[in-house]
Amino acid sequence: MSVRTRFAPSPTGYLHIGGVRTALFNWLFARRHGGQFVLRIDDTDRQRNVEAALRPILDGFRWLGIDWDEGPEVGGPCAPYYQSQRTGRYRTAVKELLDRGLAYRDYATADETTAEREAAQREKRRFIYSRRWMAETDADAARFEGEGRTAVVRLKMPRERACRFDDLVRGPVAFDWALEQDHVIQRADGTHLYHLASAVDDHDFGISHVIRAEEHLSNTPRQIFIAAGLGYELPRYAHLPYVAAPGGSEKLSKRKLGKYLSQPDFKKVHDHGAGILAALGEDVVAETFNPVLVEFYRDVGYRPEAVVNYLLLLGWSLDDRTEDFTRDEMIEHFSLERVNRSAASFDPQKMMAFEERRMNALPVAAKVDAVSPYLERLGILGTEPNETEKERVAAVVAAAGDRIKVAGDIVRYTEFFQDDAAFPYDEKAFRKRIGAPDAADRLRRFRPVLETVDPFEAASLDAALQRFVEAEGIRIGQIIHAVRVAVTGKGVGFGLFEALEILGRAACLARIDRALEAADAGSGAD
RNA sequence: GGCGGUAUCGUCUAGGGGUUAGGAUACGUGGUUCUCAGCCACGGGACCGGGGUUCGAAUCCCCGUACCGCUACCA
Repeated sequence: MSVRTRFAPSPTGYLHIGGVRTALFNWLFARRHGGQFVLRIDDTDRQRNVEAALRPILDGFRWLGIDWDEGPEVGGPCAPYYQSQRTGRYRTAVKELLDRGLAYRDYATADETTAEREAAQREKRRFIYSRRWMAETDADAARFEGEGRTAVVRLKMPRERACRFDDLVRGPVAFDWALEQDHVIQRADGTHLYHLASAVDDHDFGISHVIRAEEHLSNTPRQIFIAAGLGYELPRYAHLPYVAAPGGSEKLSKRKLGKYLSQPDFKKVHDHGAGILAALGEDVVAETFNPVLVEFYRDVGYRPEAVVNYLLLLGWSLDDRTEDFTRDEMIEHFSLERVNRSAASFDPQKMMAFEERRMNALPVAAKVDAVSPYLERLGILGTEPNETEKERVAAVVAAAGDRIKVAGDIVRYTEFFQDDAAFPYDEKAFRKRIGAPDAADRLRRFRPVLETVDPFEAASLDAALQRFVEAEGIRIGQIIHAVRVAVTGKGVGFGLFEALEILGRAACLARIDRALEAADAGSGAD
């Protein structure tokens, strides 16, 4: 049997990290077995703008490199892949279930159902519908309709024995049929519910392996009931542990951002990203700027392969030490047998560790490509940078080295692209390094060194500064920090000599002059 | 409440009747360096609890406990 897996997102407008993990495992399993991965859109309960709400989800998957063989925008032999467009199929399936006596029309009003449920709760029993308004014959139905009632369709669940199946992750599981509710599969307005739609679609799409989140484990019997009742061959089921909140055990939720932010590790990652957006002068949209969503990582400039690699290890491992996987290695090694049974909590700090390794391993040219869009957003680079500009970017990227952890970190080095008279000074650093006693004077005496040093390159600059330090009888720290602040405006940064070389002689002198003027003015900064 | 699921360092995990319980990440200390980042070295840190089986239990069994899910005309 050919392997076909699926992921069925609801068009919510964003791509949740936990959902991606589930999709990834489906994708990996399909690729591992040379099968197909299908994207199906679960939009049974939403009439709003599906296309717009789907956009971020599809974009997110494309960014991550999780491609689908069938589904929205690519089509496929089982189209349409939108549940909202498949109601005819569901209607037929409901009719079949009705005809086989596996479902019934129920004419209870919402109030009557609620009353039964509440009674059960009071008596601390599991609520099982009494079937009091069940219409098994057309005569019954006509009578109820005569009373002005409308019908939903409910599953007529067995009242004995157990539903057993072998879960590919959890092993054998069993549920008593008698404890299963007569679930509604068709609403009074004729629309259909998830379990019906899901069972029908899984069959129609030829899904061989249903790999989904753990929360569906308890739902499986009712889907098996539907599928078996319709005479479908059952898929294999694999229930993945859910992705838990950082440092916690509850399910990771987009809505609990505030709570997660009270956790230092999580906050650190969030704030790092927020800082990048702030530097870009872009507003942080709380709705999507959330490390629980994939959009966050794309926005800030994470490597998609780092995100995927991290997610792979959230609930799956190959052995006791392998952590870094290429796309091909993931596909080669992935197996459901090695999926964990317990929930894994999401740790953005660990994700960052993967990101750092990926980014550091990137050749400079690739980093330049990653970083350039951010310089464009800053207005520093045009869409078609010239060679000089590209070289400058490459030089900064190379000098920054592993300080650029995500592509957006380039915003911390804008001073290399700004006008000598315009780049900002960090006031505190300025006061400390140039405002200190004698600092400005030393800087003034150092200036001629930069005028004459030749070539104006890191190594010779280093040597020149060493000679200056010896001649002055000072420690290197007594001059180097002042120079750094003068030419970059900052107290921290990468190697000073690289910085000087990138800027070039003229810029360095101009910047030192500007700093000295500011120092004379006593303002500390402009 | 009922049913189902899960339980190893803070976190992700490996392992599993006899191990110094391994790795990663995070954290701490020291070193290197012009700051930062990094790198190097070192360090602290775990088998949910109680019974049972056994020469021996973190591992197997039972009972608890905690957490999660389902128990919707949500998905």
